[in-house]
Amino acid sequence: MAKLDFSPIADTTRRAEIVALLRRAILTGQLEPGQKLNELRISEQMRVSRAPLREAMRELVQEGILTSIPYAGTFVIDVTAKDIDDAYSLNKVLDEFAIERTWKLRDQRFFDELDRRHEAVQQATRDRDTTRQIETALQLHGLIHEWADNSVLLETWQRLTSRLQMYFALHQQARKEVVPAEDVHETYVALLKGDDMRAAQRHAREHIDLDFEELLAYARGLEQRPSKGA
Amino acid sequence: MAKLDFSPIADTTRRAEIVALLRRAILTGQLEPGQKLNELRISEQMRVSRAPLREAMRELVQEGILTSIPYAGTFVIDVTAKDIDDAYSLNKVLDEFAIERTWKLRDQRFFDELDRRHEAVQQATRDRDTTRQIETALQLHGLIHEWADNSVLLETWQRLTSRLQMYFALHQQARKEVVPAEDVHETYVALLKGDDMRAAQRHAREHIDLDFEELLAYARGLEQRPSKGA
DNA sequence: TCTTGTTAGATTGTCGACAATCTGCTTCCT
DNA sequence: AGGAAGCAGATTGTCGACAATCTAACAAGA
Repeated sequence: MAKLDFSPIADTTRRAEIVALLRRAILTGQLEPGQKLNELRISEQMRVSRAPLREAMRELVQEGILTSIPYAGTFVIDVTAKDIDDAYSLNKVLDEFAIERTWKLRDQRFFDELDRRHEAVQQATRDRDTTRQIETALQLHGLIHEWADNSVLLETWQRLTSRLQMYFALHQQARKEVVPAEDVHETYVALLKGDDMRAAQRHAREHIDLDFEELLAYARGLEQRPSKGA
Repeated sequence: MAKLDFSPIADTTRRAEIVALLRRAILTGQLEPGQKLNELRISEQMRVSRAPLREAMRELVQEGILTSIPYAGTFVIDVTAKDIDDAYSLNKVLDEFAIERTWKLRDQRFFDELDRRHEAVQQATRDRDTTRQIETALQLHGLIHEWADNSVLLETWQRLTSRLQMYFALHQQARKEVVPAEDVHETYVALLKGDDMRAAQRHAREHIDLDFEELLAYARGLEQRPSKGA
């Protein structure tokens, strides 16, 4: 028999598709923070009954990008400067841990994948596709977490990523069109290929701080005015 | 007007109560790892329809203590030695971070709460109530995460805790009755009250390693035999 | 005018029934 | 006997309707 390993077939439940649709809408900023999700309206738009929709919403609530108040509704989480600060400071710790765990596991496949994802970021940058740029940048960043061979770390990082992606999307959306053209990931990739682990950890921390300040300033601005309802 | 701040009233949805019931059943080991949860049977036992039950199960899936396979069923997660190892190694990192963040925020209220939780552990130990002992020990341990003033950290730690509690419960259940009588938390509490942050961090790490080895050995034993279905 | 009670509308929470899918057994064919 | 096809039962996924709750507007009384 041929040695072909098949990937698992897609989840064919409505619920799974709804989750994907809603997540995308939230992470790309199509659904604004604080906005209420009307079950009837959404279920009609998606041509789906409320049962799978509600189940999907429960998942996203646990995922941390929706919040639910009994008998009042389910809302996109509000983005406060403190949330961003919290997420970032924890992210630094996770990065340091991920690099440490990944370091000894690096091999050719790791480097290849690193290059592949790096290229994807550059492609998105050339295309001026800001949404995809955020997505690919986070995927590049996520490689160390995937490679660290720690399922709990990976899970944790993915949860964090959801929010970070949302923050970035909002940020980009606010100051439309301005794409950071120069490649800030060059050094990061180089260090991950090198021999100095501490240097890689230090860079990850500093690099993160860079984007972070901008984002924080934006979020502080947001907090002045109240969030809009549906 | 009197200066009385009311706490928010309890969630009165069936869903919330179901979540609490199921979580408790899983974390105390009443529901075994790998066991299938039959929706119809459980909903009849609880006198509830399947809709809120299913929503509750989705939440617990995202919480990481249940796992779901479309059209096949929802199961209590399997406990592997690697899972425990992963959870513990990440927990160390989070502890170190939490202590660092908490350190400057410690005040009298912190110390009081620390003592209160420490006393709760000792009480459970005196009562030979192993389940409660695990619960209170984790609550004592969790104070630094609550006090660190980082919502994302707290959330992450709570997710981890769910699983740790489950692991411990299984462990305790396996070697029934053997309660570690001597108080291993004494030093921990003392260090958190002291002036040497690095020492506190070091102790947290070492203390964890202690329980951990035992737990790991137990889990390795488990993996020899297949998990039971419903 | 301010507060309190009432009511109508909208929305969320829950229910019971039906459809889709899986599993194990039986049957039939070679 | 071995294996594929098909059937029956059980279980999960989805639907539409009903019940419980909230919100906001309005009316009544102090």
